[in-house]
Amino acid sequence: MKDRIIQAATRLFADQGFAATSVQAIADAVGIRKPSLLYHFGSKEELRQAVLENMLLHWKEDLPRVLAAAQRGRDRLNAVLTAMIDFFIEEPHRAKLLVREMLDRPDAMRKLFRKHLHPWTSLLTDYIRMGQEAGRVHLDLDPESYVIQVVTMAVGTVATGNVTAAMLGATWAEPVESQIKELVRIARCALFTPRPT
Amino acid sequence: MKDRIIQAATRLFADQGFAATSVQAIADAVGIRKPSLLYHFGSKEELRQAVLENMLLHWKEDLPRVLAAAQRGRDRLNAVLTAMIDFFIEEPHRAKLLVREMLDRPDAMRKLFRKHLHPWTSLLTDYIRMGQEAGRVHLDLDPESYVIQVVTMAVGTVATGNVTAAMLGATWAEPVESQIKELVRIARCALFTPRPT
DNA sequence: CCTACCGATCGGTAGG
DNA sequence: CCTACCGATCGGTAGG
Repeated sequence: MKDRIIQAATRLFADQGFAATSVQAIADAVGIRKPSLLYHFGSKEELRQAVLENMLLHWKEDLPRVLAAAQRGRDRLNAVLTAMIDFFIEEPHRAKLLVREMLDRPDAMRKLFRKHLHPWTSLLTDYIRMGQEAGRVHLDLDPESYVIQVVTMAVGTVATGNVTAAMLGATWAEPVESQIKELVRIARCALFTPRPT
Repeated sequence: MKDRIIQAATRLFADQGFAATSVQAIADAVGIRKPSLLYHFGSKEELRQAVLENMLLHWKEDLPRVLAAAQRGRDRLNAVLTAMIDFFIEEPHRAKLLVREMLDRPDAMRKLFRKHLHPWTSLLTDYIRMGQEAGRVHLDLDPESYVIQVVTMAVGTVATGNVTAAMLGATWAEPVESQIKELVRIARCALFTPRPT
């Protein structure tokens, strides 16, 4: 039951935001009464915390798979990128929720990131630095900032992709694919030095 | 007075979100009573609309300046990019508010983008296509998606930059500058073909 | 997991 | 621009 509540809350928090979602609405979505929900979680804030921890849990489960995606040089980037994007695409609520939480509680999220994500991004930046020494990666690239920018692009594309697409005059909702293809091209192009011919 | 209300509301909507901001809180920030505020705007929703239109107004005023920033080839990108980023940096509320609105009301924002922004982005994509014909810009680049991705990076960096910085283990709040520098490098690197030596 | 109920706050109106 | 006030909904508790 706790799981069903968390899933319903995740969806509603992601779509409408925390403040705009009433405990009543979550209870309705689950099919129980409001006090029953509050028996499981005590307070709305406690539920928010549970939703967030649940997301981070999936994250820590999937991250190793993402980072171990490929083995060699240039292919590894493609694998890591597509795995990361797939992670958000298959459950777009995650990207929306993440962005909302970063806007609503920047301090709390900062601490959370430093604790749970820093170890993993370090792996990436170390790997990029190795590429720089080997001459495969641009020397004027700042590994930390590069990783942040690529993640920002990926999360932003999934969270607000359907909307930004309208800047180009698109009427429908799914030109996100071409955006992702271009995102991968940009990330690759900005990382690797031109291949020697 | 209407202006003061709009400014207070902009700040609060950006920081806390629309649903989490009470009309009372806005009235307090302005220094008037709640019914006085509602005399000027009629409803909270009406105020939201006014805040949004006010932002788009500044946008349309500044966009020409941004796009006319530079004249020649490779320098133009730098000028446009930094102008756009400065536009958000000098008033970070704008970036936050924009992202929040895209999450809260994707359909409304889609229409709004298509109406007000599409003409301007068309200028950029046309210019990029010219660069492709001249051989200065990568041929496998998709102009529309490229522009979206760069804007996504810029807005995302300003709106959530202080938070993402923590992914790298940063403790303080202002390594955003290095992120922007890297963003410009990425955008430039992914756009132009390597210079002939 | 439910029914019944609480004080506080919400957006908004009446009337001047 | 104010005071006074409205019904509805909010998150949460008592008690079983």
